[in-house]
Amino acid sequence: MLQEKVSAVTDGCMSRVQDASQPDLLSEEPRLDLSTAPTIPSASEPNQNIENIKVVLHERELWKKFHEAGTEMIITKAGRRMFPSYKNLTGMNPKTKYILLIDVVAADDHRYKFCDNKWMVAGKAEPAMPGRLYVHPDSPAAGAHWMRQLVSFQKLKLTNNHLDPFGHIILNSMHKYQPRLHIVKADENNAFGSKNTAYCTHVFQETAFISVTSYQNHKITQLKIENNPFAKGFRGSEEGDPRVSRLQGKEYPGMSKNSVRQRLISSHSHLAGKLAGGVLTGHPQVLSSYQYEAGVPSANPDSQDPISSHFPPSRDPGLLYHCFKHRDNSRHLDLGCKRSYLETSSAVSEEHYFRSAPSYESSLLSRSYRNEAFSARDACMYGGMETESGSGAGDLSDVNNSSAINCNMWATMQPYARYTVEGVPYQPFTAHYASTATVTPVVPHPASTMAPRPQSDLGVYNSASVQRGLPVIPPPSSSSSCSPATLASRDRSDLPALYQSKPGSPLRPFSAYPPQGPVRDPSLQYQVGLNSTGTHWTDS
DNA sequence: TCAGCTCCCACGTTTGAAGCGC
DNA sequence: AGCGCTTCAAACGTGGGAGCTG
Repeated sequence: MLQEKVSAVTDGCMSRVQDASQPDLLSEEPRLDLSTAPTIPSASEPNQNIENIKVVLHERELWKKFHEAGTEMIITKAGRRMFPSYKNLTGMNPKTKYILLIDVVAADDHRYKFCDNKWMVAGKAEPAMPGRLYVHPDSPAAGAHWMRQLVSFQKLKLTNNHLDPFGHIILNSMHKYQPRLHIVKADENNAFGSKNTAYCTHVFQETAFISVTSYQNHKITQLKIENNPFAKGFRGSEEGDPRVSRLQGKEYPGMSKNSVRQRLISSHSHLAGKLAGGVLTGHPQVLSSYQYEAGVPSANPDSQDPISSHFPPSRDPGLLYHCFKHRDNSRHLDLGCKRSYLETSSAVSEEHYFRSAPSYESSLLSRSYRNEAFSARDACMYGGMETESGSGAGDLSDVNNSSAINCNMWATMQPYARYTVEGVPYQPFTAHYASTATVTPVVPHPASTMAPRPQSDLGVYNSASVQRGLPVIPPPSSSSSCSPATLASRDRSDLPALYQSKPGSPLRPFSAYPPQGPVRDPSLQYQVGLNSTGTHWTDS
């Protein structure tokens, strides 16, 4: 079923797609095996297909809890960590070197606002921030290293500072984002940018979130407080609301906790309105009916994607399998809420907006691959930089010829990867944000787990088969996509694009980069050569 | 007027240096 | 001198609230 549809919207590069039915996703063992579909073997390592890598989302159940409530992530100027952190377990060839990196792409082109206890579309998204990648500080490392313990991305930080110098991932507030994990084979024998470049992209839908500068949904606040060790200070004792303790101890030293609580509830009546149904109790269980707040069921109560209840569908479900540009603004709800940004966004023609939103593409980037001597453990960030010249990111051949990018190079990563299946409204904006060949189909598969480690809380996913072409709607759980070991340069344009050999340069996997200039500390930041001019806009 | 943002605060966790004993 | 353990303080991360801004 899904397979057929997936195939229908992808080009002929996908060798095989596993069917991932929803029951599998919700099975007792929440794991997905996206493997089982060995495709085009790597020329260098014919038996070590990167698409066989299994990726596990650590603390998946916790992620699901947040997802069900509509995950929010705080972004600050100084940068804020994600919580839950993004951890993964991968099954790899022990001897092969891999680079693990994460990027965060816009999930759609909308700006949101929290209104009536739900996330509503509030207008068009602001121009995306420069695309940055968070490269795991251990990268590159052999598969044995990655499999030895949990691979944690907990130091990844999110910021809304457009001029952030620390290499944090820059996001816009009140926008919806989707983190993606990329695994790039970095073996010395596998030249980046060569036709042997192999990579995998894993998308865990439950890690999607809306960036905020302060929490909007009290349920999310409570979940964070209850689960984030750093927020223990806000946990209530047995007596309840942690704020009571604080206020009672300081602001209201002479007031009983009950009195303080009353005062709090009174002063937070606006919250009470939002949080009808006992949200203020702080007990997630009590909030289970949250999505039906005010007696208004979510847009898609039967959706298998819980987040859809909170992230309103931005697309007509009927267009799920359309990969063509769709500019339906009619869904921008006017719910009596302040329609901020709608007017401002209208100042620019939509066409212009779409075409000039290069940041939606994670873009080309170059980075020095650390050789063995380069052992810094700080996260390496890849900064996005819009390039004024050059062809589209999707045309890597042109990139190769660009003198402006004189180093190994990443190609673009498409934003708005689709994360849905039929009936699941959590859809990315449109394939048209992606450049012509930068749409990585995301293909779900039934799962199996990795044997070595306990995975009671892990969802296991394996790399899907090779795909190129139009975005594919994965199941609500997660998805992954892999490049074949062999990629045409054009098709590599949507790689996490780590390294790109210069033409004629046989193998420069970890060439020194930046070619000159100091490495920024603490993070190693690299500019991303980003180009949107090659973006292919098509109208259905 | 108000939604969103920034700054500052108190609190808890993490981390690493220092001290101590064997 | 080396090792392991404990202690402690600084650094870090957290959400909340006040105030500012557009």
